[in-house]
Amino acid sequence: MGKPLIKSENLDQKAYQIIKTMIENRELMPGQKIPQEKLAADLGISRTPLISALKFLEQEKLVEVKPRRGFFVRLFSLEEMVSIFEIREVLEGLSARRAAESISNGQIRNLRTIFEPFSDTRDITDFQAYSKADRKFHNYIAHISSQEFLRSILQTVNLVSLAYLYPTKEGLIRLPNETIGEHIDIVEAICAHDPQAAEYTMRHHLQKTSNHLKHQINSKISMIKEVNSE
Amino acid sequence: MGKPLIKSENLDQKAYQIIKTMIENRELMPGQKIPQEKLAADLGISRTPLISALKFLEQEKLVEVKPRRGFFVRLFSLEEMVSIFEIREVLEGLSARRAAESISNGQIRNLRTIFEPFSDTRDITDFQAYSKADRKFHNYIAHISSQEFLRSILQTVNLVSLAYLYPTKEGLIRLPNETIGEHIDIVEAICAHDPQAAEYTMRHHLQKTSNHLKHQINSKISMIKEVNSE
DNA sequence: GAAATAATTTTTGTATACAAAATTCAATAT
DNA sequence: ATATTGAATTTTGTATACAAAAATTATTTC
Repeated sequence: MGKPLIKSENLDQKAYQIIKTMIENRELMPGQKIPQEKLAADLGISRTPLISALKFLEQEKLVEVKPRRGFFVRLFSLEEMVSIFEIREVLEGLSARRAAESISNGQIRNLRTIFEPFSDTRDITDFQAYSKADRKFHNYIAHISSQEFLRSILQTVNLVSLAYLYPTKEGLIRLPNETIGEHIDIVEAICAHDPQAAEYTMRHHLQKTSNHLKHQINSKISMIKEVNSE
Repeated sequence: MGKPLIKSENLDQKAYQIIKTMIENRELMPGQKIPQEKLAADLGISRTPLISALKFLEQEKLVEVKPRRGFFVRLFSLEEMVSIFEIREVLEGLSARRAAESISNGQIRNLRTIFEPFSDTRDITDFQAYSKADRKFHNYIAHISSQEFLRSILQTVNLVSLAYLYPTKEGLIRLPNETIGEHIDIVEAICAHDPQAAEYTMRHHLQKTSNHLKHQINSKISMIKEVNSE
């Protein structure tokens, strides 16, 4: 501890990347307070660029500030998760449309590679690997969607990351066998340079996911009602 | 100059609001460098909270950083303006849908008030007042769209403000007589609690605006080609 | 021993300090 | 006069300092 992990300039941007990864990897747990002095020391920087990095993460909703209390890793409710998927639905729909318009042959090969390990089998057992491929998939489409500005918006509103931050409990995430077909449909629509189909399949995919979450919320509420009426 | 316009705590948030207004009002002009020392002195604060405020505005795309050069008021190209309207199309479409679902009777009255001064006449001459009402309209719909999280995303990606930052040249902005009907349609759909119609009319409205901009770009390009072939 | 209060330590929010880089401006050469 | 070089000035990026607030611990009171 205390070794300077970072060099000298743009320390805030570098700290931002590291902290973001720490949150995504759950080295910093949702709800947890972020110890400024200690984290700065660990990164080998002062509080000034650290706070700057945390401000960035605040706007990306990965972190929240409680005035005079400090920074905390953001914790999402089920309702907020539904919101995230609803917003992803429209933004990534647009993103997929643009991707279909501008994708290059090299990018087509890359895109097809992502779900290749899973396309053969009907039974996907390695959930971790599949989840990782899923994230890579959504981020890659954002990456190839031509418009620089749309890309930067999708980065600022880093919804793909947020979507994976909710504690993964039983039944909340849809199973690979259920989503793999949708993923393949999106890949094929984009690779066929079909903007309309790309947007439609992407929206359909994310709509199903948010509907799934809504259903979970409803069954949760009815469970609470049952308990209360006893 | 030099009077402390701000009190004592959360100076960054307060500076953020002031600077944002300054940019929107063109007291700070697009492309202009932001003089940190001077602006901090004018606001009666130090550079620390000022930089914090500028970082916020950077993520809202109102400001951009050139490393080792400083902060500059963001300047948008026509292409970027098209992107902004395309993203607004999908996000504000969602926003209008949610607004239609949750709008209260009081909010209905407020929403109807915004374009009241213009609904009678067929000839709207006060462009400034109309433009102001337009912004208020879009911001208000974002405000009433139930979901707190969607609201905060729309705030972070402050597209409504960005949409008005492009230097308003001849023919770039559609005329009030052309848009007032679309605005009224959106108002009526939301007030009728019709989510589908609300989303459709909003998307239609913003799509027409981005198409208008695309057309401007194309005629610009053909003009350049003509000049080059001479 | 639990609750209330006081003393101590830690942390936050902001200001200031300072080296390194960028800019400005003057001096010199072409 | 214009271009080039070099010193002086300004500005950036980061560290450090410090008062005020919050959290923690110790102390007293009932």
